[in-house]
Amino acid sequence: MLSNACQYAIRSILYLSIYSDKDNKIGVKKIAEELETPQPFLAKLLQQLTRSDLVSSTKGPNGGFFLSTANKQNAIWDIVTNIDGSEKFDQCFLGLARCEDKNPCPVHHITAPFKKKILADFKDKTIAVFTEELKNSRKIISLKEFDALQQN
Amino acid sequence: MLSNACQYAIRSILYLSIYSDKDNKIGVKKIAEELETPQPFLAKLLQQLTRSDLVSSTKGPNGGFFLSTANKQNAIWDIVTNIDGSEKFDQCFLGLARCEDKNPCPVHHITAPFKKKILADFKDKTIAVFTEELKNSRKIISLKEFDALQQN
DNA sequence: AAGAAAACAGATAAAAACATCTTTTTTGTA
DNA sequence: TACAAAAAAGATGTTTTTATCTGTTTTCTT
Repeated sequence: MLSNACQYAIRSILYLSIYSDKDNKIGVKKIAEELETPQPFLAKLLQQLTRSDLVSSTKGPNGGFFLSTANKQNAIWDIVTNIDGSEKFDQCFLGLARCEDKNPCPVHHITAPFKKKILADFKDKTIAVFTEELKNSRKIISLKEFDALQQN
Repeated sequence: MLSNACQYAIRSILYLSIYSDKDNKIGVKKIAEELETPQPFLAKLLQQLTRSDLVSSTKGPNGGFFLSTANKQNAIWDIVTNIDGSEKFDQCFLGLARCEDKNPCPVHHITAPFKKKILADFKDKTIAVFTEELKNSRKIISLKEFDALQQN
């Protein structure tokens, strides 16, 4: 449903949303270690996200990646479309070209409500709001094997 | 979530479940046309499914593929594991190695109920039951662009 | 018995996804 | 100003998935 690349991207941005700001930039090396993702691959991804204004960065010593206030006004959906495009996510569970309420695939009635719900979450909430909710949930939320928020 | 191959396989077996039996075998050519899938690729798939006893076949003139009564006692899940393996389907939406109720990813609370529901459907119902429900649903159910059951 | 229809088997090819490597550019700091 | 740290850019490599092609075997029909 989501490519590896897109999963890495979402996790990176949530990570940056929690731990970075313009005064606390984080390098690829650190991010890749924390999220347990392949470093050079993630570097490429972050470059692309930066070009697309979904992430901010500065070069040189003490440089790194961070989310500006503007960056945090984007939605998860913006990441998805930037990396995977919009069609891929919306595809039918069984791969049918035309699968909708009136012409459903055999599992449409199961998948449709789910897709609606997660699309709403991804499209409507900004990264800022999304992250705030995670923090307020008081649950342990993980971006890798263990709790990423607890260290905060 | 499901590979192309697995989607083709599920659709083929549902198709065969509806239209075939030991006295009405269907050739790859026909199946591929009806489901609008690449023919040689589907042929390979059906071979594998046949080797795994998920589908039956006979060679020679008037030969083809069909579902025996025994074949119809399998579940959709058996197809999934045969083609994609069991891990792939069960993966975390964000790709985390360990994502569970106690250590959830940021969208676990949305994805978990969905996965539970569709896994239940896929594991518990036999192909026979699944197909029967489709027929009884009185809805238009599609295995390709248009209604596949209506022709019945 | 001959021929044809169909699945079966194995090899190969093409495309996409995933990942890495090397060099260049920018920029802060000693 | 020289150096080093970090991202940026471009080229390349690997693996997986998807797909096709060619020939073989089985089996029905005439």
